Amino acid sequence: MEDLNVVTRERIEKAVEMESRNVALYPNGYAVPHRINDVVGPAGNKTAEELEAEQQVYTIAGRVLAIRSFGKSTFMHLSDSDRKIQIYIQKNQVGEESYELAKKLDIGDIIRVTGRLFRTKTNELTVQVDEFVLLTKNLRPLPEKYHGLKDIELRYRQRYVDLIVNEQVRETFRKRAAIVQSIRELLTGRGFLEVETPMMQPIAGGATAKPFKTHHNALDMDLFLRIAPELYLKRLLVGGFERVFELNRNFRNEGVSTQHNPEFTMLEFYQAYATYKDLMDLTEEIFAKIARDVNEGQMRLEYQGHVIDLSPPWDRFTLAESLVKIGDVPEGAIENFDEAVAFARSVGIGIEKFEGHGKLLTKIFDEVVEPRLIQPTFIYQYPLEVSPLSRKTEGSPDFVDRFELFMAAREMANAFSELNDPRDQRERFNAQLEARRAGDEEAHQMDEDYIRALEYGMPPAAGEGIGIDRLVMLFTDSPSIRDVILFPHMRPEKKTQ
RNA sequence: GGGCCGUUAACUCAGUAGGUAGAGUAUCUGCCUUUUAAGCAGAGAGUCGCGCGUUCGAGUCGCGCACGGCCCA
Repeated sequence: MEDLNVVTRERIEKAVEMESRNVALYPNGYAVPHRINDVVGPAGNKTAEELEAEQQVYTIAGRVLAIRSFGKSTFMHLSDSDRKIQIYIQKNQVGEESYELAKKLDIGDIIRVTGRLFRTKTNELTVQVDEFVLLTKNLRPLPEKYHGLKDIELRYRQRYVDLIVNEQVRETFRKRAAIVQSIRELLTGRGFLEVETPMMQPIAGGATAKPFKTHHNALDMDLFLRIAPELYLKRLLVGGFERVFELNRNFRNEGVSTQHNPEFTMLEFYQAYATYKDLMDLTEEIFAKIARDVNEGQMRLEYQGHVIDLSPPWDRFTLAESLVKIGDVPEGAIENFDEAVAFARSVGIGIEKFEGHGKLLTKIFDEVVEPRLIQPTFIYQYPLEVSPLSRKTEGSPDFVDRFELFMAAREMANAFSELNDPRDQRERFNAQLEARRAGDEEAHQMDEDYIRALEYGMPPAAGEGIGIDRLVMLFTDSPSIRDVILFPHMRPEKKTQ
């Protein structure tokens, strides 16, 4: 109504006129027995003569993406979710009345056609249409056929249009689905049980992040959208499920960037009687399986100009080793807080009052090591201070049995041997409360029920989280997380369309 | 939150020292029965993101705002 676009107005007028001639614009119930794949697959290599001899009749449906019209015949390209095919409508084949309707078809209409296959002069496989029916009338013009839809804002806001015209985008999201399926296959094949735990939680725990807050009216209570499922999954270990995983959304109330969306998809899995070292091996296997399933079996992939080789085994460094060897941090800074502060200042890192030596080391790592980790690399033995849920490293009371996986200069996974001593866990929570009082808004909160669960006994276990969006970015060579999220978060348009 | 950049027809983009807006695609009309960025001839289509200011005059200059992108925190 408010749309002044001439083309849209003309299409609406045309649609009304078609209706007045008893052409249904949005009919229902027309069966479509064949996919375009069913047509192209078997006919792939057949010659014009063989097709002529067969006279096989197909009925397919799809969206009209291109029209090349002559006086008494018309070529179109028809596209369904898999692929496209050329169709050819001739006046003396479909009849005069039908051909008049064919001339009124627009790019963007969805039609069903029935016909036989032939090859054109240029040998293109084409459906010779015997009859066709309009299934859905298009009222808004599609973007230009040559340049497509480029405007990033429009592509995200109107992803449906992006998907219609940009084949590459469809491919990205097919790959995303294949990656998720690949992970499910591997984990369920190894006895992991897929579970669903609360997305709305009274205490947002299991990670270091600011949560979204919401309110339940009937119960009159505030709730938080989860920042991680971790503490619930570990309650399930207590309950006796020894291998569990969850593949679902987390929500973090932080800035958006090419690597952060307020809601994002996380895989978390927990395995009883395993350690974080076991999970390093499992992580390599997960990536290898994904590569087999979605990367044509290749262990090498190209991401934003870098060739990344996923072939195991991957490099493994302790955090301290990586700081010294890769980040050129003086060894003294590892042992001595003051030297660490001095080094941090020299590279422009600020430090908050509530941050200790361990936290500072991870900030230095983020600054000087992470950008250099292009090839898959495990960094392990993290400071206790930044790991309130991890088991302490035996013999090193300030460190924990935890690793993060990096590649393409970003964090891809985070895993640790789980802290299952309820007494230690309570102390860790108390230390976090201390940090919170000192001003750390992201410090973990006390979760009494979680400690109670640990008191019933959680088997020794290891758990890991893998960010699915970043994983998909890697395998689809996408520069922005919004390229792998169908409907990324946007501010509202000022005028509603 | 800060810095830089962008916003012109439905789409992709031009716009020259500030002088009343253009192309291609798409659309409409005519011709055309093997085209494929079909072709030929003609036509219509724009609050130049929004507002205020400078100016005789603003798509163009200044300020503010909105939305988006990239970088930084």
